[in-house]
Amino acid sequence: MADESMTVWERPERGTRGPAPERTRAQITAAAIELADANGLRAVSMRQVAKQLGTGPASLYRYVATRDDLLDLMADAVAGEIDLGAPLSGDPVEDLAVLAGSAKRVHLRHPWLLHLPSEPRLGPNGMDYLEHALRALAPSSLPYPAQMETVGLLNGLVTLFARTELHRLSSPTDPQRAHATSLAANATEERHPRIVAALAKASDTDAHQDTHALFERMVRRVLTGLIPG
Amino acid sequence: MADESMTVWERPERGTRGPAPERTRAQITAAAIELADANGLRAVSMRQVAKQLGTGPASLYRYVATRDDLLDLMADAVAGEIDLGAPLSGDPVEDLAVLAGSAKRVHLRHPWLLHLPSEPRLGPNGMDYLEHALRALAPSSLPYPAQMETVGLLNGLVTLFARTELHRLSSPTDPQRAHATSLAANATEERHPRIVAALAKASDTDAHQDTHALFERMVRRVLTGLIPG
DNA sequence: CAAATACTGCGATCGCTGTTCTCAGTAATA
DNA sequence: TATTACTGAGAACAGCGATCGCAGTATTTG
Repeated sequence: MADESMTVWERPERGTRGPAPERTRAQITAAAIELADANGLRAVSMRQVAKQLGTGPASLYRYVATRDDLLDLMADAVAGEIDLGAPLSGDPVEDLAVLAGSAKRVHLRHPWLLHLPSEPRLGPNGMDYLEHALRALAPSSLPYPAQMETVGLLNGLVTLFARTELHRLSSPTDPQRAHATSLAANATEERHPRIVAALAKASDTDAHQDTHALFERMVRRVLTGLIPG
Repeated sequence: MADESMTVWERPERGTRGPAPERTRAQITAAAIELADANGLRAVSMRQVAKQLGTGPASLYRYVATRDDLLDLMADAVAGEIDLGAPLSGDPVEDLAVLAGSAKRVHLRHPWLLHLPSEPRLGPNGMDYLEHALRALAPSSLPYPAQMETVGLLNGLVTLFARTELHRLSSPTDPQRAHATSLAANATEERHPRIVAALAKASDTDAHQDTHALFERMVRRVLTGLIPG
């Protein structure tokens, strides 16, 4: 009756009555993450995950109500890879910048995070992450709602930069060249002079190479603007 | 031979030889957008689009090589709804803020834009948008790569705020209450004291109500930080 | 101890998806 | 007129998420 729109984590992992399950949610999640890391989110189908575990698709539904549940589990599992161990300095900008760096690293390690069909519901690890971010923000005089919004914007920056860095990684030698040429092909000289110009210049310079440094600078600048001194 | 990784727009809409096509890409795109606006991206299947047009799924492949092509067409079509008509003031921050506002309005009108499986390749309208943004940035002394990155970040802010505004719209009377309660349910009092506190305060105050105003403030602040005076 | 109960594994199957094959029909070209 | 290049669309294929039903098993209850 109340099992609609419940997160995975609110449902018990196993009942108390029958035979012990042969697998755990953690195992299934690990298998799914392995598939996603190797072959993308497309490869995370109930059938392929089941095959990876040596069972049938139907069996997985004993552990997970829907595929989206599995995706939630995956997202929360890798959220656990974000390093929350570093001691807080008391400077919200600095502490959040460090946190964002760690979060971005996780995104680079698991590119499929950017392709999730919907914002994953946050599980235990996600909650720990949020709590940590709020703790870092505590020294500021921001009201609670603004704190939440700040964390949201920080996450947005993380995904934004992770996206561009991954995009840049995928065009190996000359970054953006593939994309640039396809852009240039359709940019009309007279209709889009600035795009053409920007692309021409972009292939000359490499000032835009170190996107991570840009990320660090950007995050600090944005946070500084948002958090009262 | 060269028809792989080509955008839809590089392929001719029709050949020169046979009978005239009974439909146009624009018609198909319009039908798909109608479906997406009404029932979400899920409803945009080749079958349902075909049914909407009174034909079979296979016929659509005369107009479009793949479903992703259709999604590109949809994205570019609504990109055309972004207002580029307002004259530029010469102040990049102001002009880009106005542009971002219009872009966000389009996102609110077509929520499925946020759920596209991958960044859409930009077509004619997307190019016009980019060109317009670059023109607004022209008075600044930013180098070209930084201009591109600024536009990228602006787009990120647009999608970020569109997401939160849409999320807020979906929980009607007491914004965020549904989300908040499900959050609170799993937030452990001793493990996540700040989340609990933030949620408690959040239901009292309504300082966070006008997200659009927050958006405008935020965009201007971020842009001001990025664009040299 | 035995009966009832609540669970697990999973083959079979449903309805749906994107996409391709194939072929009849049509219009422009040679 | 013959050739060529196109269009429409029914049929079909592989893969998808999800459900049903049943055999088997461990725990609880009488």
